[in-house]
Amino acid sequence: MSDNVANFPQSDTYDEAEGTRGAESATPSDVGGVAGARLKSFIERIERLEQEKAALMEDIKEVYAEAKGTGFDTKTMRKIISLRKMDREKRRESEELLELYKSAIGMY
Amino acid sequence: MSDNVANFPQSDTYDEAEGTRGAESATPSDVGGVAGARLKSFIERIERLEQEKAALMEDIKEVYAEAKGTGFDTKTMRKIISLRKMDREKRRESEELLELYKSAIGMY
Amino acid sequence: MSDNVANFPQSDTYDEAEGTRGAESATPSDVGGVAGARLKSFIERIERLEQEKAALMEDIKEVYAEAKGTGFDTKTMRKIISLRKMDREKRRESEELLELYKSAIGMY
Amino acid sequence: MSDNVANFPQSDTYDEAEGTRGAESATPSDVGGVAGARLKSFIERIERLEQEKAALMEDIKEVYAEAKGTGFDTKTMRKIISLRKMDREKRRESEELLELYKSAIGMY
DNA sequence: ACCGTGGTTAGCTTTC
DNA sequence: GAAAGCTAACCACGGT
Repeated sequence: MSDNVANFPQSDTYDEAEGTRGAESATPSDVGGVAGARLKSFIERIERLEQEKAALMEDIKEVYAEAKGTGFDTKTMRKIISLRKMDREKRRESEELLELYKSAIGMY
Repeated sequence: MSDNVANFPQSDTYDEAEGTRGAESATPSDVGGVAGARLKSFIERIERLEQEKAALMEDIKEVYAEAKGTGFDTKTMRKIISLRKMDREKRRESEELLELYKSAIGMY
Repeated sequence: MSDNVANFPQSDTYDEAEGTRGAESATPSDVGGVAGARLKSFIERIERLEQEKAALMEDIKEVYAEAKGTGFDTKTMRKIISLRKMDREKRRESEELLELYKSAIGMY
Repeated sequence: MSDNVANFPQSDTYDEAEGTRGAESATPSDVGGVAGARLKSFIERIERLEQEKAALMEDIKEVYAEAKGTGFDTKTMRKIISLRKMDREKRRESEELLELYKSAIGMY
């Protein structure tokens, strides 16, 4: 952050009492007042999503394991998946290029 | 596998003809007979999961963006999240170490 | 570089003879003229450093082996070392976070 | 470790009293008596070596940076280095194979 | 002797 | 354009 003074924003509508906050053990939700609450909320949302992501990665590992148990070589599989992904991306990029061309010649 | 024999397991009951392969567009579902079908299935499961993962990553980015729009500094947020994660990991690892010690001294 | 033009820079002052190059077995040091020589030099520096790194890794392995020979459990050792490293990192990150906070509230 | 009771070895010459254990601040150098001291020593040796390794990695990064500053594309460089490494390994493996052949036919 | 696991590293993406 | 965080491939070790 070069000069950003705003990484802990003052709530603009900061006129409410912050009284009724309960225990909340270890999260400093009032150091910044309502902003602290918002921050906490954002962080928890992210952590929740990252948990889900981790679970998904776990699932993927399990599929690989199962495939391996069936006799497939995971390294080969990874290579295939990677290649397919490249195909898709390449196709996508080609399509974007096509769109560009079309718009360039007025074909909307 | 010494040198990648069997990374494409032959179905043991491999007596069908694979003759009718025509277009072969992108999914070689019969080159290896039934094994090919299984492989395809595995790969599609993985690709599906990776799609979900990508969506989740997108969501995370959006939350960061929203937070940023609210005035928070994402760098700070990331650092906080990273620290919280480290806390969790450290706790977990410490427990594992303790287990290790216990087993080492015969405390089952 | 948008699409890798110039990943093999022409020396701008390209007027010297490249004559006196000796044997140099397999490194094409004149395909790009003097640039080739520079590239070769960079690459060899890196390879040298990587050699040293590999040697160090070897040393580490040996220490583990010696410790194991003395009766210590390497898994435990690794965990301890990992925890200590986490400690250091956490401390460092906490300090960075503090800095971030300070700059946020204008405490230069 | 299944049944390894020896991950914290008793020093063979374990006849000293460990009585004076006092502070034990952060380095438990006497919880296991002399073994603790040995363990600490091993760990510090490893940490030292890892420090050196990290420094070396830093150096490598710097060389890449310098090369980049000179106009080279680091991605290309990495590829070259990787290829050269593969060459070396391949050659080494070929030589091992040759050794094998030689020993097989009694050419010691 | 092999497999599985965890750690490591390099490359990519995104940020500033 | 540089720096950092993230991700995914790689490798080596320990366990079975």
